[in-house]
Amino acid sequence: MSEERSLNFIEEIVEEDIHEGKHGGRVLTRFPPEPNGYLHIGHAKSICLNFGVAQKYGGQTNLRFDDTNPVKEDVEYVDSIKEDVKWLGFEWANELYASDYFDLLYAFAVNLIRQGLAYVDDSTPEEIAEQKGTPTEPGKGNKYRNRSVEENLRLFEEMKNGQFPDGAKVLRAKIDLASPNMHMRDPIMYRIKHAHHHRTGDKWCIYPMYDFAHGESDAIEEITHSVCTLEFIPHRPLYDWFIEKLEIFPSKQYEFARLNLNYTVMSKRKLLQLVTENYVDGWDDPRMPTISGLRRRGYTPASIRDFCERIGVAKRENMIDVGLLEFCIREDLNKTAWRRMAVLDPVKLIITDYPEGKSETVFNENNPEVEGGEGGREIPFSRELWIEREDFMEEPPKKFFRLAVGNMVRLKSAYIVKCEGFKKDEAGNITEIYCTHIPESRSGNDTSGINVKGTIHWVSVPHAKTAEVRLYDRLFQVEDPSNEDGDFKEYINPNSLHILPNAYIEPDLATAVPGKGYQFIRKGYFTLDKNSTPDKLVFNRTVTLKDGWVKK
RNA sequence: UGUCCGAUAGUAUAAGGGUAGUACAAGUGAUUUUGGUUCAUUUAGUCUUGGUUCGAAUCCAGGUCGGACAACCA
Repeated sequence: MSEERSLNFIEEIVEEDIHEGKHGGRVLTRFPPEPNGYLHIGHAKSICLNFGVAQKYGGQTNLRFDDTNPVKEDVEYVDSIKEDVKWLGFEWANELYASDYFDLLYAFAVNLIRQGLAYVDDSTPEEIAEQKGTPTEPGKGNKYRNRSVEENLRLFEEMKNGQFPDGAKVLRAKIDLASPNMHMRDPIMYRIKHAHHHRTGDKWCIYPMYDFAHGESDAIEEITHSVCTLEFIPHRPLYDWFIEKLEIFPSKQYEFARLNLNYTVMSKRKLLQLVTENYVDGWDDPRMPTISGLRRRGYTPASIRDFCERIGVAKRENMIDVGLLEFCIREDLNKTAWRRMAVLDPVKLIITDYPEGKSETVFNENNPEVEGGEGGREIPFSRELWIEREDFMEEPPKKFFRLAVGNMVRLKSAYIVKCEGFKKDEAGNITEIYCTHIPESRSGNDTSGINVKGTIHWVSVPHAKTAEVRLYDRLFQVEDPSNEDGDFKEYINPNSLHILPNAYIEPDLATAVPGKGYQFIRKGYFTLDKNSTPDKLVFNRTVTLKDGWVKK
């Protein structure tokens, strides 16, 4: 148990509480998404924090759906959230819903009314906003604020019984209309919504607001550390106020800075727009920062957990470079992905001194990063090969280690070849490249004594299979689309998806398994798309390889 | 012009009165049948002004800059 990494401030708080014997040393956290959208990488940070802290200190974590606003929520989202949390590798102690507490919450509200700490207000939303004042001016009360306990009790029950239309009345906490904290100026606790709830159906027509549901749910579950993001700091006095007046379990709220990633957006509202307005192919489009999108893109749970570990947890606003996420997936896949050969932008290479009709096989290990290579496979080799168009240059710059007339390169796992010439069509496109090979240079028993600088990948023409390959780039052209002038969608990268309908892949790739990452040698990491079929293979590029060759 | 939160290399994150460290990014060199990997190495930082102290990134005061807060959203 040598722990080199220093504690983040949340862990410090938890550790201190344990040392002080608070709650008998018990640690219970919760991850509380509203089921109104898919989880994204920002949620992953929260998930890793909440589950991670609990795990570290022998505690547990509840998965609680904050489903207090039926008009925005749906079971589709509940299901996807559960899938994503599980996929990330975490197990919750209890699957819970704020809606499970509606009866209790109603009783809590009645309790506050009895104490003279809540009242029914008939004002319109506009009137309430108007009476609330501004951050620099105090608000003022209205006549409803002085209703008797009996009247409030009666009206609140009538609200519950459906005797009023939506918006006719609200229940408000009676706190302080002059508070410098806007959230303490008689916040709304309940509103009327004659809406069908995905769990409680039509039982209720009044629903609690976040502020009157979240802390209370924490208390009901006896959550010891309720961790949320910075924007809830001003809510904390209210969180504490309800708990104090209700005399319920004293859960405490702590806030950390949410994750911001450059070249993307992270708000559910914006992500929903991208989906509904068809800028992307659903919530799990591989360009989306959603967990499901990253999964479809080929990210692994371990790489995302590693990322969340590396970015740290603090209270200052941050903007993380997406390059760090890419580093994490490269590091993971470098150690685990099997190497395969695929030619994305093909041009034909003919070995003129290799017999027509002949073929042989060459061996390539699955993973050179692992002792023993995790086995390997035989790859068919023949006179005609597909190679990458960019691996040949008619007029090469200096330090170009690939093919050019007169140059020699190694064909990965096979022979060294020397370029003798090429053919162009009328339009000036190179159509064929001619080489001779050095028979003694065969990989494994090379007796040629020749050393070449470059090694290129290839696929045998008669043995090649085809696949569609999808290359992805960042979804936005600017680092922080939400902070630019105008609509964020104006900054969408028009070239974020590049489809290669006809790439050539080595035969073994026909057996590719969904969910498994492959390294296409020299090209990057790829994974099978969920819509791939044996008849039409589709690969998504997860990330390119790091490219140390800077062209000028 | 209210209340609250924050400020450490390019980006993040440590150092809790006593040597400013780590990761990513960037540069250089070596290794390499992937211009990948790996290894070595370099560059680069405490917002500001005062105070307390033998000693301050750390404690105190003022300033500056950034952010949050006035949905019947969460």
